[in-house]
Order: sequence, then C-alpha cells, then structure tokens
Amino acid sequence: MTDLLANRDAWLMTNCSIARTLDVVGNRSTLLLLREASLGTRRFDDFAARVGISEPVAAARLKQLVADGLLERRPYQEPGKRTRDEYVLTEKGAQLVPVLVALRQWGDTWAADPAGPSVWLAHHDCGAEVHAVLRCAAGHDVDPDGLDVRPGPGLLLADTE
Amino acid sequence: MTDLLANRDAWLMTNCSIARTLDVVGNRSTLLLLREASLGTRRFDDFAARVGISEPVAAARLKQLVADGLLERRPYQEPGKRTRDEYVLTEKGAQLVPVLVALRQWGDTWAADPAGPSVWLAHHDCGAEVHAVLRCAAGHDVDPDGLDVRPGPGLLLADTE
DNA sequence: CCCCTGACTTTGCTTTGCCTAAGTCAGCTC
DNA sequence: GAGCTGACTTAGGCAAAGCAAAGTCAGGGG
Repeated sequence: MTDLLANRDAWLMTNCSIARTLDVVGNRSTLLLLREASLGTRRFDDFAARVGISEPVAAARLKQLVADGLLERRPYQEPGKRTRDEYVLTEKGAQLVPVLVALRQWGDTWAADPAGPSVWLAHHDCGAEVHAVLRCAAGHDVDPDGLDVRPGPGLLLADTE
Repeated sequence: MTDLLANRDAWLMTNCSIARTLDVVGNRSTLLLLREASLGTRRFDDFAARVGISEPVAAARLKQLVADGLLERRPYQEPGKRTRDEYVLTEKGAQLVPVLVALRQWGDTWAADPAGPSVWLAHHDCGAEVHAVLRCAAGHDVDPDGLDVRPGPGLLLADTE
C-alpha cells in the first residue's frame, strides 16, 4: 500500500457521502422545501407558494421527501374543517438543518441584499444569533483550511494495474 | 404592524439567503467541484474525472465558478512542462466548506455504505474528527429544533391590502 | 518544425425540471 | 345533495443540464 494521500487519483468517489446526500437533496426546490419545513410550514399550498414552485412540482418533491423519510405525512384537523395531511420534518430531515444554516450564512455574507438578510436565526433559549461552525472532537474551533482528509473504511481504490 | 411571526404568509422570499446561495451553488456538479477544490484538486482533467462529469460540463461550471469568485484561475508550471492554469478556492469559495462538511456529515449518518464512509475529516492541528455544529453567539450548542426565526432588516412583506 | 499533451470547444442528442392550464376527488357546509 | 375548498393529478410544452464523440489550439520536447 503506497502513499494513500498522494494517490488521490486512485480514490473512487462512488462512496462519497456528499454525493449521496446530493442524491437526496441535490436540487434547489427540494432544499427550499426543507427550508420551509424547518420554518414551520406544513400545508401543501403554503409549501408551493412560499417556495415559489408550481403545484405539480411541489407534489412530486414532497412525495419524494416522504419516500426518503425526510418528511412525515400526518393527518390533522383544523376546527370546523375536514381532516387533511400535513408534512412535518422527521429526525432524518431535521438533521439537515445545519446544511440550511450554513447555506443561509454564506448567502448572508456573500449574496445578501444591501438592506441585509430577510431573517436571522436566534437561539431559542438565549436569543443570541446562531451560526454553523466547524469543531473537532477535542473541542477546538476549526478553520475551513484546517482540515485534513483521511481515508475511511469505505474507501474504494481504483484498479491501478 | 401585526404579529410578524404569525404572518409568515406575507413574507416574501425574494430576499432569502438560502435561495441566493443556491443560485450560485444550487446544482450537484457545482457542489461536487467545490468538494474537489476543497480536497486539493487543481487541474481541469482531474476535476472532470473525480466528479464524474463530462468535459463540456466541467468547463462550463468551472468558468462560472471563476466568474462568481469562488475559484481563482492561476498560472502554474510543473517542472519540464508548459505553463498551465490551475483552479484554487478563493476565500469566498472556502467559506462554503461548512456546507460541504454538513452535507458529508448527513450522508455519513443517513446514506453511508455499510462499510462506512470513504473519507473522514481530521483537525489538522490535533487529528480529532471535525463536525459542523450549530452554536449561538453566547457560546451555547444549539439543536436543530432550538432555533427561532426572527425578521431581519431586509425582510419584504407582501402587500396585504 | 512536427508531434504530443492538457485543456478546452463544438455538435447533436437525451433527460430532467419546471411551467401553465385544466381536471379530479373527498369531505364539510349549507 | 350541491357546492366549496384544499390537495392534488394529468397533459402538453419549453428550457436547462447532461452525455458522447470529435475537433481545436497552444506551447514545450525531440
């Protein structure tokens, strides 16, 4: 086994967790639907209107999100109305919130309106602003360029003859 | 001004930082190219091969990433070879690393190969594993469901007549 | 000065995503 | 039991994104 790190050409990206995640949420409307779900939207029409997509697209994406286990469909009933279904985040879906926070944070910094961002996120318990940060298991804050890539157990190597 | 938080219907999402970020990096191949750049890939052919996209697509996306200021094109020369251009992350691009880490982390948890992930990220200084976490300005760790949404200065309201 | 190589570009085609407009359907309200 | 409403589905079409295969181009090596 030669120098693994220098031989990145041989690494096959067929088991990349980023790519696998993007297989599930890798398009704009899916992520925006999850944004809405995380902000508390639950009803079909609201999803379509707030994301700004047509009903056919909303129906297809929501169905896929339920199939993938990121949203759960639950019956509910407003007083004096018939029973309907609402869409709520599952644990699996809620764990994508750091992705949404990181995306929002980048947009706030690099692509915001001159007036500033439309919303910001406060810690429910203390009211302070929330950010996505990188931290190592030893408790250190980590810079984007302070990362080392290490081969993991699922690494596949190309057949280098 | 009535209850802003209850009146989310009136919020116009035309100034959403998540949507603005997705306008720049909202497709699979762009994010995978940034993954490669963050892992140290610099040459055109390597980008195309490692991301698994065709050359025309790689050329178009890389050009757009340079135009958007996430990658910088720089001349370099390997000994005994002609001068070429390489693509390296700018500060603007590097600040998307938390997004990539959060995506990777979700994939490790919810979509990994039974054998485990192909790579993991270590803190360069201490070797411990790195994660994306949510933290408030007061220093508390924040759960995905511990977030409050607050209207910001750039919030646009719909004309509710 | 001719060839090789890395870095693209061009062409032609398929797939995916999204749109509008119109239709369906189920259960309350009246 | 007729109509309304929310939640979709169906049909038809356009545009963006992707692929494969082949062509272009510039500069250093031989």
